[in-house]
Order: sequence, then structure tokens, then C-alpha cells
Amino acid sequence: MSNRPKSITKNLSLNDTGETGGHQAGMLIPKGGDVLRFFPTLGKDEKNPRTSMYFYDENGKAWKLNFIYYNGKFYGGTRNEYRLTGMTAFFRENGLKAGDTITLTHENDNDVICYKRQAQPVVKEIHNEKGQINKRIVLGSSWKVIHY
DNA sequence: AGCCATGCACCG
DNA sequence: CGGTGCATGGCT
Repeated sequence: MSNRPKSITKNLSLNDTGETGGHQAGMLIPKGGDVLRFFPTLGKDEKNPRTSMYFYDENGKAWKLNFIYYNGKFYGGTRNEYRLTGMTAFFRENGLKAGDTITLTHENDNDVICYKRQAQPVVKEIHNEKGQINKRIVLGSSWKVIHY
């Protein structure tokens, strides 16, 4: 639809921050939308292609993130999704939790990473058929895109 | 489609 | 040898 967005923001999930005990070290990038356009194009010419991207925080510190296209679906597997990995150090340094947001901005050939803490996560209780209560953090629309 | 979860390779 | 991230399977 349009060109590369100026900025994208993600509302962090429990899995993104590692609070679920996972260690996948990366968050999912939705396919087919403007969010994906923020990143370089990765095709299916090779399996699981990737590129490194450097983002700078407010202190000028560089963070190396890896943008990977898991495209195993086209190589006999099932995966077909994009991920941005290598973020756990940034999450830890800033104490980020699910419900917080991280924003990636591209401006004047400068890639910037920043974050925003959510004051109080909204927790939703889900009652299942066995009478158990599961808690889950409510995420607004996960992604937000800002164009030039 | 998106989030949750994990076996194992790698590396300090 | 313990923590981290890759690559992938699983669940909703």
C-alpha cells in the first residue's frame, strides 16, 4: 500500500518478554501489513534468511537485532512467519514487561529503539469449563504504525 | 494469524 | 555446565 513506515510500535506479549518461561528470544512480526514494510524484504530464495539491524537507544547505545524470516513452509516444513530476535538484553536492561510497548523508528538513516511502560496491565480472567480461572493480559491492538 | 512453548546447539 | 537464542512444534 505505502512505503516504509516511519515508526512501528508493539504492545509486548507475555511471550515476548520471556515471562511465560519461553526463551525464543524474539517477537513476531505480522505478515502482510504495514509493520512488515518497516523491515528489509526477505524472500524464499533461501531458507530462513536473516539480516542484522542496529538500533540506538536514547543513550546512543547500539542494539543489534536480527530480523529473520522463518520460511520452512517452502522447504518441507510448516513455518511461515517473521521474527525480530536478540531483544532480551534490551528488555532486561529496561525491566520491560508484557503490556509495555517498544517502538522502532527510522529517521534520517538513523534507526532508534525506545520503550514506554504501561502503568498497570489490564488483566482479564477467563473462566473455562472446569471452573478454573486463567488470567491473561489484555493487549490492545498489538501494533501501531506511524507513516511519514 | 499470533502467541505459547521447548529440544538442543552453541558459547561464555 | 548453565544461560541464551535458533529453529520449530503446539495451542487458541
